[in-house]
Amino acid sequence: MPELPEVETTCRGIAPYVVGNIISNVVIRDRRLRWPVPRDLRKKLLNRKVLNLERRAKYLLFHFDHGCLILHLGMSGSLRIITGDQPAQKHDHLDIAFESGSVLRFHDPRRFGSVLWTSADPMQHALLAQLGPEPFSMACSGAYLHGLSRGRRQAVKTFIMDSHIVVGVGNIYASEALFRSGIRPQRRAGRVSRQEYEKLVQAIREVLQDAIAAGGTTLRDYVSGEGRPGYFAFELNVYDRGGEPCPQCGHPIKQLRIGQRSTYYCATCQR
DNA sequence: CCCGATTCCTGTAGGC
DNA sequence: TGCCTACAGGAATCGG
Repeated sequence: MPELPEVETTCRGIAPYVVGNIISNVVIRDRRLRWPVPRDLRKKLLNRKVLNLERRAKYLLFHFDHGCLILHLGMSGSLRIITGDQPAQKHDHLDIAFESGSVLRFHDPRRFGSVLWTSADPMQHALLAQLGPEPFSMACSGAYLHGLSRGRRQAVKTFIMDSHIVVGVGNIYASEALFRSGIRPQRRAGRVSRQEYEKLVQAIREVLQDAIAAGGTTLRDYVSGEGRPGYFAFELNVYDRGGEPCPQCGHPIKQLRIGQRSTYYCATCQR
């Protein structure tokens, strides 16, 4: 399931095959994603050059001189670079072929992903305009999170997973970051101290950075198409380890549900 | 405004 | 062995 590290890894992996290349064909096999793939997408893309590729939150932005392709991997989406003659498999919803002979193939079994087009500034698009800061940016400070959280009664885990607050913290990394910063996930966001938010921001950055580093494994496998999720090689301290001994203190890791999401923490190490 | 619940979807795992 | 249900999750949207 792609979280920010996987999207970042994907962005780096496909950029050399995409940026500066001209699109020679577009094949849409299934429009039924999170939102319908625009009917005129092929017309928009054909014979156009990708000027730049960037990640914003978990979105990939393919910039053209007349607009921008906005792509989200959802939870089961993936992008591969293949050679043009490989037959499409089930759930291969979209191909973007380049004059170089490379084909960018979008695969998404659960169809939570999205492929959209905008002719305007993509940052002003309804899906992107309200997003919070990137976790590695200066704007995402302990003071920022502390300030926004005052008066909020929701769980701190739910708070940091809200993409309007800060982007890129999915369910796995939320539990991991809270463990690393020693904060119980069910604490009310408004009752977490400024100092604790400083630690939490630091922990979010470390977790994501470590995961991006582990995602490098996927990056190397990328073109050959192993498709292994980046966090496979990533050391998870608490996520999906309910009942197992805490790696720090040995007490069993607790599991509960917060906001309909599985949550893991150590009651001894986290307060 | 705030916030929890629901919703979209399919593959997989677990229970019986 | 096979059927059925629960669960996984990003994020918009709904409802209280």
